[in-house]
Amino acid sequence: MHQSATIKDVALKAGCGVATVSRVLNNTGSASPEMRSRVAAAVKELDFQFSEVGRSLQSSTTRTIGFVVPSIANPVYADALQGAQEVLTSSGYQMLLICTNYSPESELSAIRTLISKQVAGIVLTVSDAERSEGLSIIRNRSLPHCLLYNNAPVSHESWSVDDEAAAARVAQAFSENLHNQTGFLALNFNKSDRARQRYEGYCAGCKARGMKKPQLLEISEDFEDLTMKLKLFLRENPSITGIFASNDFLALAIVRSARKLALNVPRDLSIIGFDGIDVGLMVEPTLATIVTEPKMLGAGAGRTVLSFINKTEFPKPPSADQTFNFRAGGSLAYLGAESSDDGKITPFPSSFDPTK
Amino acid sequence: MHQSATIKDVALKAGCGVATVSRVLNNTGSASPEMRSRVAAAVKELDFQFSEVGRSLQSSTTRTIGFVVPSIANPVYADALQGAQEVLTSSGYQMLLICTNYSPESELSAIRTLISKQVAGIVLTVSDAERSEGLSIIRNRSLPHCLLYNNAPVSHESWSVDDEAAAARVAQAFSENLHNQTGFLALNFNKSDRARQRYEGYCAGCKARGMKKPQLLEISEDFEDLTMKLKLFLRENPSITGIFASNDFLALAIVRSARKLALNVPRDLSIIGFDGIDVGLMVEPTLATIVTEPKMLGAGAGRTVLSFINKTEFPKPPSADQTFNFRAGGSLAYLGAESSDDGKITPFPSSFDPTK
DNA sequence: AACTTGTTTGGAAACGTTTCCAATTTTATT
DNA sequence: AATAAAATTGGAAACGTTTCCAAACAAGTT
Repeated sequence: MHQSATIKDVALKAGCGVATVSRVLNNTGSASPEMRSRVAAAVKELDFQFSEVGRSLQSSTTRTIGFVVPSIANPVYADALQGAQEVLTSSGYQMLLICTNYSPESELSAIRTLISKQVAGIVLTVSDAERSEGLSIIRNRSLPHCLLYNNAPVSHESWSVDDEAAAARVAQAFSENLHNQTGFLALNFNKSDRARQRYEGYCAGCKARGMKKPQLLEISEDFEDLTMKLKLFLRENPSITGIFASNDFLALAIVRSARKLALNVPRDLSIIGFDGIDVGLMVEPTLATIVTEPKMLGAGAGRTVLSFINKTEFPKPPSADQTFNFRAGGSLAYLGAESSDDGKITPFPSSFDPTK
Repeated sequence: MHQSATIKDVALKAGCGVATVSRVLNNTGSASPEMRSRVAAAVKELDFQFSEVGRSLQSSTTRTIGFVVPSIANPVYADALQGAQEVLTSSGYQMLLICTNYSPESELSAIRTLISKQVAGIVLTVSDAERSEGLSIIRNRSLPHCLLYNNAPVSHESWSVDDEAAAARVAQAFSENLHNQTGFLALNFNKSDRARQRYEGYCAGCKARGMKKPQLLEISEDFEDLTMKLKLFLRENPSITGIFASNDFLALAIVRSARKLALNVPRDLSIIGFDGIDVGLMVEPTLATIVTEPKMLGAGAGRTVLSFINKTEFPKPPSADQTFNFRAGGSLAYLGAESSDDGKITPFPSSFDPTK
C-alpha cells in the first residue's frame, strides 16, 4: 500500500519546518513568497493531502456529522438524507450514516459510536424522543444535534412533521366525506413515537368532529398476515368505512389486502396514508394522504446542526401547519349521494391486479 | 461542552499507567485481576470510551468504509446502501457517505475527501469506470475498494448488473412480442457508462434478432420537456412501437408523457423499464422491466471490501445472467393477433389521470 | 551605528491512542 | 534459600497535525 505523504515529507522536500508548511497551506500566519512557492511545488510533487485524522486529533473535532435513521430504504428517510447531504456538502461536511433498522436497542450504540468518532454534530430519528437514553447522552455533552421526524419541546432541536396536527387533518378529511367510524393501522406501534402521536392526534381529531373513536389495527414486522388481520378486524368492526394508515407503504399494503378480500377501494373501504411518497400518485386509485417534505426537513435538520457548530442563527423550522398538506386522492370515497359528480369515487378497474 | 474522559483520566483514577489501561480494555497482554477490576471501575465511573480518532492516528486506519453514490433518493442506490449497511454494521464498520448528484466532477473530490479521512475502504459508483481519475487514485494506493453498478474487467472489483446482457434481454422481449423498431430513452447519456452499456447491449440484441437499429432519445436533467421531445421523436420515427427506458423512473415518466399525447400504453406504444423498483408493480398498467437486486449488490460490494481488508476470500458475485430478471408487465403489448387472450394488452383506464 | 519595530521561520508541545521494551514483581524450580 | 522463569507493569516513542513561542532576520527611525 502506497503510503500517503505527510506534512513532514513536504517540509523536507521544501526545505523548511513543518510549522511553515502548515501556515502556508492553511493561510494562517505569514510566509515569504519564496517559501510559498517552494511549499506549493513540494505539495504538487508529493500529491500531498492533509490527514483529517491528524487534524481531528489536534483540533478535537471533525468535519463529519453523524446521522442515525431507522432505515435508508424507506424513501422518507432517503429523501431526508438527500436533503441533508446537499446542505452538508456545500459547507464542507461529510455524513457518517448509521441505520438502526427500527431497533431501539441499536440507537444507543449508534450514538456511542458516533461520539467516539468525534462527530461535530448529530442528526437523529429515535424511537421515542422522550425517553431515549442516547439522546440524553447527547444533551449531557451538549453536542450539536437536531432531531428529525421526532417532535421535541424546544423548537430549535427538531425538524419534524407535526404528527398530531396532521393526523387531526386526516380526521377532518374523513369527517368531511361523511365517514364516522374508522380504523388506525400501525406497524410496530410501540417502537415509534411517531405512530403513537399520529394515533393520539387522530383520536383527538375524531372526537372533536363527533366521530366514533378509531379502532387500532396493529401489525408486526412482516406484512404477511395483513390480509388475515384485516379480515378479522373488519369482522369485529363491521361498521368501519375507512382506515388511516400511519404511513404510505402500509396504506398501499392495506389497499392490496382489501382487494384480496374482494373489497372495492374506496367504495367498500376508504384509505388515507401518511408521508406522500410519489408512488401514491401513480397507483390506481391514487392515494389520499398527508404530504410531507422529507428533503426540506432533512436539509433543515442539517442546517440546524451546522448553526450550532458555527454559532450562527438557527434556521427557522416551518410552523406546525406548514409541515404537511392533505392530498386528496381516489382512495377516499364521499359517502353522501351515491351518484355524486365530485368524482371522488373512483371505480376500481377490475383488470388491474397488482399482485400478479 | 462536557469533555470526554481520556485513557489518561482512567489511568489516573485506577492508579496505573495508560499502557495498562489499554491492555486491559483491549484484552491484549496480561493484567492482574486486581488491575482489571480497578480499571473497569474507573471506566464505569468516568463513562470512558476510546476516542476513535486517537486510535486511528496510531493504527493509521479507521473502522469506516466510504461510499460514493450518485444519489440517495434514487431507490436503487438507497436499497444498495441499505444492503451494504447491514453487512458493515455486523462487522463493526460504519458508513461515510458522499453523494455526487450525478456530477462527474465531484467524484474526484469525494474520493480525495474519503482518502484524507483515512477510510479503510471504498465502495463507489462512478460515471465512467474506464476513465475515472478517482478510481485510478484508489487503485494506485491499492486501497480496498469495490465498484457498485459499474462493470469492471476484474471480477472481484465490482458488483453490478450486467447491463449489456440485461439490455439484450429487453431486445429479446420486444422481439418475442413482435416489435421491430424501437427507441432507447436515456437521461444524461454522456454522464453514465451504465446508460451507454445498456444502449450498446440493446443495439447488439436488436441486431441479433433482426430488429431495426434502435433510435436514441436523449433528454437532459429535468423531465420538463419530455412530452415535447417524445412528440418530435415519434414524428421523426413514426414506425416505432416500443421504447426501452434506461431506468424505471424514466419509464414511468415516458408513460405519463405518452398519455399526455393521447397515446395508449401499451397499444400505441410499449414501454420497458430498467431496475425493477416496486412502484412498477403498483402502477397501471404494470411496468415491464428488468428486475435487479440493489440490496444484494450493495451487500456484496460491502462484503468484498471487507474481504480486502481482512484478507479473507472474496464473496463470489452472481454470474452475469443472475444479476437481473425480466419481469413481464402490462406496458408491453403483443403485436400479433389483436384479440389475443394472453392478456398482455392492458386497456388504458380512462378514469386514471396521474398528472392530476 | 544603535535602536525599535515588524516579518519570517522552525522547534517543541499537545491531542489520544498503541506498543515496544525494560523494570519490577510474582511464581516455580532446584 | 537461592535462582530461574514467568507474569505484570509503566515510561516513552510514534502516528500527523496545529499553535505557541522564541529566535533570526529585514527594514525603518533616531
